[in-house]
Amino acid sequence: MSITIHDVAAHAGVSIATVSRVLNGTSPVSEAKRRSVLEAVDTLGYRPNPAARSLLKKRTGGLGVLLPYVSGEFFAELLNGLDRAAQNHAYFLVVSTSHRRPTEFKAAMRAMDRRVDGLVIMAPELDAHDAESILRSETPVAFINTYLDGLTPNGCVVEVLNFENFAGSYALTQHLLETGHRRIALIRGPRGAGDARERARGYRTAMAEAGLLDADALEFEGDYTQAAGYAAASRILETTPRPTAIMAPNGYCAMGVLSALHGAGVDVPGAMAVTGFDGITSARYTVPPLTTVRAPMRDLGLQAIDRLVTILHGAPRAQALRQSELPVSLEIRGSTGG
Amino acid sequence: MSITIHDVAAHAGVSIATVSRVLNGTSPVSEAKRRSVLEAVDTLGYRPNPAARSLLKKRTGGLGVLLPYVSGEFFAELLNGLDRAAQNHAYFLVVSTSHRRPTEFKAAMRAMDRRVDGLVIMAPELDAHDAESILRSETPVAFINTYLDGLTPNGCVVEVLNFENFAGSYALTQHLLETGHRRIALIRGPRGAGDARERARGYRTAMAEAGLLDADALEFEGDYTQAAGYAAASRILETTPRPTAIMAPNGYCAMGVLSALHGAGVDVPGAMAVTGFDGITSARYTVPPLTTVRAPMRDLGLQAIDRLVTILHGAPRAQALRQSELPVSLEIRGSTGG
DNA sequence: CGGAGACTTGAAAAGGTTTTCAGGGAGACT
DNA sequence: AGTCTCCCTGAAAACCTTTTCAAGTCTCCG
Repeated sequence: MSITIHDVAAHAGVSIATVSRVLNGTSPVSEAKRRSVLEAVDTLGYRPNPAARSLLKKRTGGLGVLLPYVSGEFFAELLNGLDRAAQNHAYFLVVSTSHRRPTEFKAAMRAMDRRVDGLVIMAPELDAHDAESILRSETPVAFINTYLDGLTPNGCVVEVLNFENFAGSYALTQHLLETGHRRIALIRGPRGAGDARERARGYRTAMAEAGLLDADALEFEGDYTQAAGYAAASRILETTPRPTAIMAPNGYCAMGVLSALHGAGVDVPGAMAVTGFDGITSARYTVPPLTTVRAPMRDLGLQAIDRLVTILHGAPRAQALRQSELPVSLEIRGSTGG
Repeated sequence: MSITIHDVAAHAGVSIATVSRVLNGTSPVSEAKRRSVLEAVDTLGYRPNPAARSLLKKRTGGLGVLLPYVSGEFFAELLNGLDRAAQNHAYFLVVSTSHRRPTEFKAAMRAMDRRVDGLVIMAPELDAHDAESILRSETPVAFINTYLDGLTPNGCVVEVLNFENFAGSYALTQHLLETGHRRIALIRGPRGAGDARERARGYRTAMAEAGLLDADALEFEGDYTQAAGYAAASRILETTPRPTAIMAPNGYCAMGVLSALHGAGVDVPGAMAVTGFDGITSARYTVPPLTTVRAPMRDLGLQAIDRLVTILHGAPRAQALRQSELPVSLEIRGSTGG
């Protein structure tokens, strides 16, 4: 049985209303009572019961995070940003992963219902239609790394935040073209993932503009894992004429590529250039160091939370849907001859 | 204003008590009422209010996770295990990071107080004394990756779970000795971290047993980052006589070492063998692939949650403190000539 | 046919807080 | 001195559920 507000009130010789007022600063209290309440709180070690509080105020002080999965540095860095921002605003974070399909999302959102005041959702494989079928509650939601083209603003989704995936990939392809490459292979990200689709589009656009129309033949299946990079690189090496550059959809995949090339005795960047996308720390330490687009994963988390908190603190919400793209930058290193 | 149990009761023509009984299966209800309650719940889309529920039952359905920081694959994999186990048992996860010092832990625990039913804490830099000063509540706590020698069982700490850090490091050193190395350099982990201390101890013990007593001179400062590995490797290369092997305290640090050696044109494993510790996936894809101790990070999370849930489901708790070490295994790859 | 038990059911209390409402006291102004 | 305000304070309601307690119905047995 823990200390309640009644114990504090009794100890301080005041009513529970006064204790509440002192603790929340919600209306003025005489200095004398104020002091004796604070003293009682201190002596007794009183802590308000969060359940009782949120039952009444209909706010929990928590923010939910829904992720498709968690792996590697990308997510670690993202969580870093999320956690930092949440702590700054005195919110706690409820994290749930392993959600890729709409039904799984629905279940997770039911579980979070009224346990959190807002939601950050990363769902690269979700589209606008799925999203609308899921979003029924009035909890504000910030989507990150999710493409929801054609979403009808419904006052619930308050932010859709992505990296400049198209622009980054376009710039990366340009870089390879400028260094003289013509046969540039692309390893695609997971099917259905919007970010991967945008990255592929950047590649295709740059290739087309350079008059290299056989791009299709140079695209290979893959995903965001090292194993996929390894496998794709092995297939690419068997292609004739052999490409002179490989663009991986992210950093981990690029590591798999580098590993396969090393195993096959192919010199990087001499015989094959390699690029990544995301800018995980490890990219600086591969052999050779990886040319990559750097995407600010931490900022992604920070901004999503900040936006959510702004809304929760009462910012107008009706026409509040905002779509933004976080700027990325090119980091040229040894894997493309830098 | 959302749907309450009263709305359901009214719609179904029963009392709220009956609704509660149907939903919780807590006592028998006639089939007719049962059906009409379920139908009402369905039509109205009723969801019990978690705050009201936990106010009464004094259980929240949540588990807290306190981490010193989040970075890289180690933590991603750990979170994977934690989340998976939590979902299995229908608990949600409240995650908080950036806690290294006792005061920060105390603050985080206050924030979690009565918001979760149990706590998983990873605090490699905490000792038994700190821990005892922090643990005041009756919430059960499972420590992972934390060394609390001499902790007096207080019914609150129910598990202390570590890897076989000593044994793993000992085996790794043995492996290098057996491959003919004599001048083996160790990069130490962060000062004050228990796991790093154990790994260093494993190294020293193996070296001493091999009659190589000048070990001290071959230990170098470091931590768990790639940058530290890079820096330490650079210093090691200037040592005369130059060591022929470098043991890094974990995988990321080893990546930094490999990168530095590559930059300096030192052949691995020809001129220098390199080892890691933890078995992140990336270790398979470094150039060359890394010999390492594989530690089951995912299992660490799984077991901590499982244990907590067992206690919460009513397992006896008084003398429940359990100290365990998760077995590790040696994975020999190219970086030591495998 | 009467009574005892077994089942079902509803009313009401409890859980810990915030907030409204009304009352009481003190100070200020006429 | 009387009255009007304003400030401070406490009682009580409200938030939404679970659970206890007691009562009611029904069945079955003697």
